[in-house]
Amino acid sequence: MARVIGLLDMDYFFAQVEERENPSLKDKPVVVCVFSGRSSESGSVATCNYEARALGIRSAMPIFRAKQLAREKPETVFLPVRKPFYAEISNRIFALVEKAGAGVERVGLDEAYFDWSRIANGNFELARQKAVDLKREIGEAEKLSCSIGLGPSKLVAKMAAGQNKPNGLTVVLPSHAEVFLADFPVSKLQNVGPKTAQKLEEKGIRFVRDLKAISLEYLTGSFGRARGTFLFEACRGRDEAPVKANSEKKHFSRMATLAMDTADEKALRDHLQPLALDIEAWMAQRELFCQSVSLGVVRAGDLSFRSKSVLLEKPVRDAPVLLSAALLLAEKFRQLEPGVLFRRAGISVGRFSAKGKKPDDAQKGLTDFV
DNA sequence: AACAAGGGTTTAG
DNA sequence: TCATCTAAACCCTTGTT
Repeated sequence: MARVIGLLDMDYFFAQVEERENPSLKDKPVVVCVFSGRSSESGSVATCNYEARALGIRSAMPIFRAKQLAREKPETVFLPVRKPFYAEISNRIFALVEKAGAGVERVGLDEAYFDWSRIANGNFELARQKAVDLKREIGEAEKLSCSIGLGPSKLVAKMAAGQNKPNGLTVVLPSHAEVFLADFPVSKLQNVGPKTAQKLEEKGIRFVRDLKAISLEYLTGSFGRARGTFLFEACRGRDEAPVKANSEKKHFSRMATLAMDTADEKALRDHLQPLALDIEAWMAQRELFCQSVSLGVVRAGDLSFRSKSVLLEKPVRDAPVLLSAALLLAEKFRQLEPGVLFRRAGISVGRFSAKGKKPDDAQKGLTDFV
């Protein structure tokens, strides 16, 4: 029996929430921004409503660029992102999705896959009706619209959801999956980002259908085993990836933009301290300890990301220990690349466990590994 | 051969 | 001159058992 998989995508989520909270924003361009704090306009666009998109504004665009594009529309509103607030709303919405069936896999705050194979029993008409009901339920409970794609796999559901936005509902039957996918440019296929797309296009592969001419060996050789296999199967309309419940977080990180480019130890300490405290608080709330600590940096100039990590001898939680580890890793960066300046820096922790060592041993354990 | 660690790459929202 | 933040999966290399 064919699976019945859905993908629910909240329409322009952050900006739609802001419109709901402040109806005077309706029919103005609304741009939700991540301000880095370095200057009044430094940062990037998280998301924006359709009025803003009509001006050419897009996610991940520098804020100054979005402001250029909005020059002719002085009513354009730029708002700071409110992640924790959106997260609460997201939790309520996807609780409704869970109530409507089994197996929900959340992807970020605004999307989730769900598996209705059992309740729909292969009946896509039944699934469509359930999707209509779900959309109405979310609309009534939260005054927010979403788009849903239904298909025989996660890939098809995802691509279907993108076909009709906003407030769309698109069903792709199993018998049409392969044909449906064939016409997409490879660059629009899920799992194909800029790097993969460029390599494929250099080989003259522009559409998903063109992929069928490429051997599995070539694809895995060029893109690795996992992605290569995915591409080989996807262009034939096959995707068996299961909708799987979200696992516990494996990493937790905090990164922020420095007030100015630097590699100075003291400046880094001041910058990383609040991040370390944040991470400590997060672990304390969950009664977790971490054993791996990484320092992530973005180099000034080319904005390339670098990281160094260390495995501590015992699980720890205290911010001073995290900070010391991060500063030791920063010293390694300086030795490896003298004169390097950082634009952003942050700490990531992982390898969680429920028990740590005694607090008074913490500092000693850190020096053990050096 | 199997596994672990470290670090970079790619994608995604 | 400008260019966020978080997280997962994966890949490659190196080293150990």
